[in-house]
Amino acid sequence: MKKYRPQEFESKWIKVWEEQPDPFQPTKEPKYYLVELPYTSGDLHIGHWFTFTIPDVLSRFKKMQGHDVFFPIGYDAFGLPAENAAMKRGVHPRDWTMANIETMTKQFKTMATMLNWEHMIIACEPEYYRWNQWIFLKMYEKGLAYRGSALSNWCEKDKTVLANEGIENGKCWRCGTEVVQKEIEQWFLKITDYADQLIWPENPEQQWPMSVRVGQNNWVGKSEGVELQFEIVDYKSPVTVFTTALDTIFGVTFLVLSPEHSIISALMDGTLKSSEIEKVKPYVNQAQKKTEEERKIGAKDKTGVFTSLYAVNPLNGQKIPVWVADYVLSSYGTGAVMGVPGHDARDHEFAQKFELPIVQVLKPADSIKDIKIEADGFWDYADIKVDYKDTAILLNSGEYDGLTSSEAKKKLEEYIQTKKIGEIKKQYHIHDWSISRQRYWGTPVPMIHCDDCGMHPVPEKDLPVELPYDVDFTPTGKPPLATNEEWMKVDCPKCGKPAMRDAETLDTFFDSAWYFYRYLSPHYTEGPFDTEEVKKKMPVDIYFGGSEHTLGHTLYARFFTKFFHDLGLVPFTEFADRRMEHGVILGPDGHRMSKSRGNVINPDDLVKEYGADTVRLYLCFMMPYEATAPWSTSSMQGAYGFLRKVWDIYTSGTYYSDEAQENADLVILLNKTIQSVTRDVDAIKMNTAIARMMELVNGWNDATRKAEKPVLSTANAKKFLQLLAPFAPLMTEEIWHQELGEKSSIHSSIWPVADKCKLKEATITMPVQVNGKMRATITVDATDVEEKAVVDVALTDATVKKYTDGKEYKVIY
RNA sequence: GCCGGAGUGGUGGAAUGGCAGACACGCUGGACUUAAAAUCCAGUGCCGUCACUGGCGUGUGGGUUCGACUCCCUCCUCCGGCACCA
Repeated sequence: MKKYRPQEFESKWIKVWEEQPDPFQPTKEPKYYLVELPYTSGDLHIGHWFTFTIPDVLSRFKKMQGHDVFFPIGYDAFGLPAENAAMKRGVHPRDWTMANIETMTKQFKTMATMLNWEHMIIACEPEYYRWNQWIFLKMYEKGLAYRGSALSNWCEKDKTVLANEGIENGKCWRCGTEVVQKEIEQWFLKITDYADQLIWPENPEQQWPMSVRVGQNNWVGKSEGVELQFEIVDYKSPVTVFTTALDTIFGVTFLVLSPEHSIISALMDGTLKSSEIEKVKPYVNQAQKKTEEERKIGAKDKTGVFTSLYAVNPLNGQKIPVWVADYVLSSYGTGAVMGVPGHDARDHEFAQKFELPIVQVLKPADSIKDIKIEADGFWDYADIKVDYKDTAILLNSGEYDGLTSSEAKKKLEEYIQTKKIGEIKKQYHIHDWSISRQRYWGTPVPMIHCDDCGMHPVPEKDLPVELPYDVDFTPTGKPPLATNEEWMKVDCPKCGKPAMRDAETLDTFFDSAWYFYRYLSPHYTEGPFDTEEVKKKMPVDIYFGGSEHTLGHTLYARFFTKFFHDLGLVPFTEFADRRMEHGVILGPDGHRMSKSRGNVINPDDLVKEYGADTVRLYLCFMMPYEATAPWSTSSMQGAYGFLRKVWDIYTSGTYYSDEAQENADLVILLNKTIQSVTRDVDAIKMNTAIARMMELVNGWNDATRKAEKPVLSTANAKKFLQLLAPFAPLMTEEIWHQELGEKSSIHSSIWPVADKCKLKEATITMPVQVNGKMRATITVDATDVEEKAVVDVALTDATVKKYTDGKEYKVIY
């Protein structure tokens, strides 16, 4: 008997598989399994192993079942971290990224996956990003890519927009300059055009987790309401307000504008006079320094100042004061809110703090007897507690008496439309996707700016616009690409005069929004992807990945697919039939792994010591794919022990033979194991599948020891090895060849099917409950399971008798 | 605050209306060994018992049911996400 030494054969098989073409002939439908495009961060960590091993097991399993499995791999290679790392170490971002790809590829190959390297894509190669540019131009053509402006985190010294992560205590993470909010011109994608389509229906055909669907729907954040004009006293332009609760219009006691509102700008630059300008100015200046994050944190404590302006309620002509406050966001709705403190908690807080009148439209008559009421309403917004004694006034008009809230809303909507003081509007929380970055390491925006005739797209024949290698990508106050003056110069495609390239690059989420199409035909030159291949293999059967991409990546990917659908490139509107979000492997101390904590588990060391099969098996066994739990090397040794036991079984020569007198119970257990492993792997419950196999090995061990001779036929012994093959592909391959004398790969063999005749045991053990409490177990013949017979047996059981004798009982079988 | 998810032994977890704790880790005892490691065997939710029978037990309190970890309601805790969304 040989000792289990994975180091002696693991690398051999990895090499053999790499060199040999796949002899397997698929007979069933194609399957496309996908894991999110890994980022080229440096090293492969245990999390990568976890996220890729489980899909690999599924892939191997489906392949053995005869499917044509496509399980590709590639790299998300553009992005800020490469630039930052490069700056820190003085390496070029491209060289840094390529070195990482090389390292990671080497590490990936030690995992013994069936990943398809032939279809690999690397997002920073012109062959790939040329099609980013192509898609961008298509979107530009359709009006979906446009130049606009939005408030952004801005560093005045570096002259650059900062991501939220790039702000530390309100200051630029690089130079410490205070970050301000500034309107910045940038490229946008009009994802809002697809807002309605991105909302998941109640019962979609796709199996995406409820949490993801709800999260995305909330993010799209559709709400229906009206936009309403409030005239400003002694000023020409009115203020437009969005509300979903038009029926509370009679409860409006003030108007609040965001600090960025155009009326406030007019006050600031003196176009509009205000007697309160000395208070307004510092407030607005200070509000501009706050990030959205800070506004959120300070949200509970309302701030604001009176502008000295008054507005007119379009429904009842009441004059109300206009305030400015940073709890009103310019990024949602119209940046102006009608204050209804009687029915909105935030307005209520604001009114209380600044002693503004609070009015409720609703009057449950008996609760406010001391107030003179002109009409009984039916509005029900009872969650606001109002101190009526001090503040309640009644503005209701008799016209809306007796109506419910929604009836009143409808009537009011008709009224404002005929009077042309407002219109029905849908509002979305989601805003257009800002895709330009003043950065180097990304896809160049394929546009040309001509001083004479304006902005033009780069003609398709001139794609790709290649990213130049030589630029100064350290922050100098202008975009890195602009530092390469030669590269910037280009002839205007319209007038032919000297013009300039666009110096910005695309957000890396653009790259990853469509990569799964490119996998199918990574070198295709006629378009971004081969539509025939798409028809064959898409949509993706299961898309594995992390929950951090719920509101970013997967939403963008869905948007791109819907856009491709509209272009007629793909015949469906959702790219993935099923989504599975993995959990996290924590450090042994129960905290997230991080270099600073020193709790990082290195997979390379584990592979060296225990072999890839052990690491794979444990990753499958330690928890369900969706769970989060700490790593435990000692628990992993249990997986190693299991594999060693299996190894011993197959190499000792005493556990199975061609002429074995088979143990009938063991054969039944084997067939049950085949059944449950098949079911569990299919349902991606790898942990329980392995538990079932462990039970079989224990049973096999016991039976062999008792009989002191082989108890299973070689044919059956092969079946068990096949069940284990997707989990421990290397050891099973070694045994398959060396011990069982097979010539072709175990991974090309046909997945075993349970023998239905060998699933039933001769006797069945049944629990007996009396009054729902377990009292005994009885054993009955498997052929005699009629109710009467079983109950008779149960009633003769001594323990059961004790509880039933002399008592009335009902029999439930 | 809102939304989503989860609370089961010392630990990871299993059971989705019918024997709670499968399978592992850890721990305890034993075998082997000069010894240790490795390996093997036995035990391992709590209480009680020589032992069997028994009682209790799935975050809390209640409900539905012959029967609840599982379904319904209340509350608590933890994790993840977020948008003061007008």
